[in-house]
Amino acid sequence: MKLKDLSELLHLSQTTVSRALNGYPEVAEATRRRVLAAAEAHGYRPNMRARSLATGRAMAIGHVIPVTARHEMVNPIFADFLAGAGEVYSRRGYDMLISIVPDEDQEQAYRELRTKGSVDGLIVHAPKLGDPRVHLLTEIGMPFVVHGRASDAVEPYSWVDMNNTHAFRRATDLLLDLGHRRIALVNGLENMDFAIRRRAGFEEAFAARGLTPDPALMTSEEMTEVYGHDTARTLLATAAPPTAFLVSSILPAIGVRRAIEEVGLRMGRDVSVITHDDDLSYLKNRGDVPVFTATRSSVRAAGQRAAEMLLDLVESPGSGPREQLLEADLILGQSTGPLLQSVSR
Amino acid sequence: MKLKDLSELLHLSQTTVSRALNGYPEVAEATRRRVLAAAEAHGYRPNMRARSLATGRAMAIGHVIPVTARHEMVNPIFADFLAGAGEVYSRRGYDMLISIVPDEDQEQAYRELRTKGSVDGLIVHAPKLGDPRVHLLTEIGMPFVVHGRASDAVEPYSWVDMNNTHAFRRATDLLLDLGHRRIALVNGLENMDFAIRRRAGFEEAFAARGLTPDPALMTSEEMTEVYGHDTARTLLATAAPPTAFLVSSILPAIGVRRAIEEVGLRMGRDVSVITHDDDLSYLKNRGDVPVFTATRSSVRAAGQRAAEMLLDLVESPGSGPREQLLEADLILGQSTGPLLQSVSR
DNA sequence: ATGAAAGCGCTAACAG
DNA sequence: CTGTTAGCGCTTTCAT
Repeated sequence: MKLKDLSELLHLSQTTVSRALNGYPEVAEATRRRVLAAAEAHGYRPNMRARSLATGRAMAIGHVIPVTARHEMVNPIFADFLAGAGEVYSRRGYDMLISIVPDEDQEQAYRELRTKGSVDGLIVHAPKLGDPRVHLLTEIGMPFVVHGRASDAVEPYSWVDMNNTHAFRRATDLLLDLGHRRIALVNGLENMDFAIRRRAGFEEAFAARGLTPDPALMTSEEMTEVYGHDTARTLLATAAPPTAFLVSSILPAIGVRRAIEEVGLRMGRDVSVITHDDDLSYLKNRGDVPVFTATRSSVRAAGQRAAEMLLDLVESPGSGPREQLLEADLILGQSTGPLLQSVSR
Repeated sequence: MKLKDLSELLHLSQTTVSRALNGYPEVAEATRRRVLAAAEAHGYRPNMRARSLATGRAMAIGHVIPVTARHEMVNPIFADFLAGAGEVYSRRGYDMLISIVPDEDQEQAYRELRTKGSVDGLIVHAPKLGDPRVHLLTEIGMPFVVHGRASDAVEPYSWVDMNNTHAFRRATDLLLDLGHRRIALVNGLENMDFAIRRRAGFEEAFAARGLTPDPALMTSEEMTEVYGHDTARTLLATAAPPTAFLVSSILPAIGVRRAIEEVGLRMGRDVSVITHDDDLSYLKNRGDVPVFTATRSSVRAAGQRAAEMLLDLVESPGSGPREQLLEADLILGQSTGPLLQSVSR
């Protein structure tokens, strides 16, 4: 069922039917009702690529997900962000296009999306120090919103970010309050913007008490399970092992916990682990086990906000860049169980 | 830079330029070289929407990801599958379209994708018992490959699946070999095809030794962290708690481990946990810690295979349905550390 | 308030 | 081998 069929059926021109369907004001109400009814009855759906060709708008937003050559893995956090964004897109009639691209082919991928006309805008994931993408996209005039911040970009740009510094400041404060001093920071790669901010929060908490974290306990790698595992094994085998781990994401946290189990330490009693990007919201109203987390649902909310911001940008190209800093949904507290043990030194 | 510009520049017709670019044989080699050079020089990219409209092919594959209304969460395993599939798509020039859809709106979503002409084919995720999608898609003539199996479908269809029964048979055997008898199965919802097969493998292992698993220890829910946590808390508080947990996926496994920590049991010594859909491949060549896992990279491979199968289907519509059963990359064995403890009863 | 006609950028018969 | 001519299904001037 295409427009032509529908118009012939109704003894109207394609023009009128199109106008009726798209809510143009110059159509008689009676006509509109007839058209809408017929469209509904025959299950008419406009062909998106024809419409796109005619209007010049793709009605699609692109997400370029970098996958690192070394690990061929995707951070599961992306899934939450995409879920949030996807919800907004479908509500507003947009499609979501995902390109899984090897890290080194990124620039190429962006240029292609532009000229192929497949998308109206882009979400930029995982900004790095010296990231060329903000400049590139500004140059080719593609609307975009950065998930995170590209701190050293020269031109203004739109972004949505979690307050990573604050979250890690608070998490570290929690551990320091419990008496921990040898705290391991298992962080992401420090050419990534978020990792730099997380470390800043960590150091800030120490500095506020006139302390300095041991550099040997601050590690930085791609956030895989193996990284968490090997880091924890190594650190726990040293003469002065950490009494607590602050882990940047859920995958390395699994590895850290596994390592602790392997060496026979008791979780919580001998060593404590708290994790960002986990989701413990279910523990919130239990009373017995308040712990630390920045929930994965926060990431979902960020996806929603970023998508809304981008669609606004796409639909009203005049507006300047916008920024939004979101506080993670943190749950902080002392466990009555052995999950977070205080330490006396 | 569009085709017309390019053709005028070269004093050729659009047709010839188009043919040269698309590798049609009837173009003179010299002409082709000229065209290719000019296209390269001016950074010409065909507009995909125009091409699609002309050819009737979208050059895009759709993935409909169900998100359950109750938990608003996306199984992180999807990320791995999508990464595998996405790699194949980009290699073969296809885009990947993701629709995040509330469970109940699925049928609608599929019909829309069809009539909107946004995709050439679909991957069907998370098939259930009595799943209407196989029938629906067959009826509307949309090529598709099921990730998993829709066991009770009447018409033939293409699928790629992991051998879930076998994986769980082997995992259960491992635990039974270690002397465990009270093994908790923390499984997915049993209206999901994969969960049914996993349970079958579990029961098969018991049956092969003339044993019967305790029904009270077999649980079935949506695979969230909270589910794993609460289930483990409940089971561990009973008069006859399990000595081991066999967990269907990584999220509930985190919850199970957390619960074990909370009640003060020692992981591996008091109770053992093994997890499907985790990725311990990094432990494979360590010698010291052979354990159990079905790696997440297996899921990635499944994504690749499904994508390849679907593209073949799309590009040669004649061929009948194909099927592929993949063995998970299992790592099984007794830990020398306390990860998997044997039990004497 | 409605319609005719001209594209959007590309591919695909059909000629030559 | 190359060019001419129609479309693909929809939107959008411009008339009426």
